[in-house]
Amino acid sequence: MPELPEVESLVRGVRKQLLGRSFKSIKFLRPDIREPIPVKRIKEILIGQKISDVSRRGKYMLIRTARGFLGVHLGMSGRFIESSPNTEMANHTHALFCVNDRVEYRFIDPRRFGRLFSVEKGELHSHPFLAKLGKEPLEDEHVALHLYQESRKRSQAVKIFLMDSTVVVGIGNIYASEALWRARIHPQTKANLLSLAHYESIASSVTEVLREAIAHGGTTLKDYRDKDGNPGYFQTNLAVYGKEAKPCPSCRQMIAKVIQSGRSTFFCPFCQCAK
DNA sequence: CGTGCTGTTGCTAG
DNA sequence: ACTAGCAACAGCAC
Repeated sequence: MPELPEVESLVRGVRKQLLGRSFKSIKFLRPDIREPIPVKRIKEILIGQKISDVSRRGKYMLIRTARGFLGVHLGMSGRFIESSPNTEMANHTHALFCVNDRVEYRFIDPRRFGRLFSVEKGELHSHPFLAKLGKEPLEDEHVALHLYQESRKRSQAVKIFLMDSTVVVGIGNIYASEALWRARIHPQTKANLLSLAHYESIASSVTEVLREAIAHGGTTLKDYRDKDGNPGYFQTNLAVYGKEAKPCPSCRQMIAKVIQSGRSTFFCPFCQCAK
């Protein structure tokens, strides 16, 4: 379920642990996950090289050395876990990043929707996976205006629009529903019918829910874990996601579920009636 | 034991 | 040009 708050929580933990250290060896247990892994280049970039930064762009984690970056995407079920080398190997462990004889990081991803890739120095804005990413909701300025402008030509539902990573990054199925509930906007409203004021409300709801989720270590429905293998705790604070037929925390009416582009959307038909 | 869901992303067909 | 649908995969609830 990794959306922005989950990746941010992971990145913070990994950064704390790995900054200034380096990988002694790397082992790939299969040559591909979602696509072939650039094994040779990743080793060249990382092995013996001091880690100078661990950061996040959208839902991608980036581990930097003087030679370039390792890119990590968790897909739907990925984990990047700090382990002891003698811990039993979990099923679907695809790569081992060894720090020393006591500590290694394991990339585990049953569904193999994740990715491991290399990014060259200076390629941060041109790498195929990173080039088309939209604004960072927690860091960039004028997100509301950007959403408003981008929405002018789009008649798709606002929930789908919010999940479009070429517009704004980090918002997946859970936080899209949650943010629209907070903004009291119906998820099926066409994006181009909303005003700048609506997008100001949406942008602040997005910021708010993402920040709160990060403060709780993210949301764990099933698979997400931080680097220590611990789940997040924000799921107990979800207002609408997964709450079909449960009472709306605001008005006590029943939460509804609809399918948009094949994915479940949850909302309160009474609070979010503007459509 | 099928069938239909599940957190993502990018390609394709319309 | 935009958008809905699907594929990639494993696991689990029903």
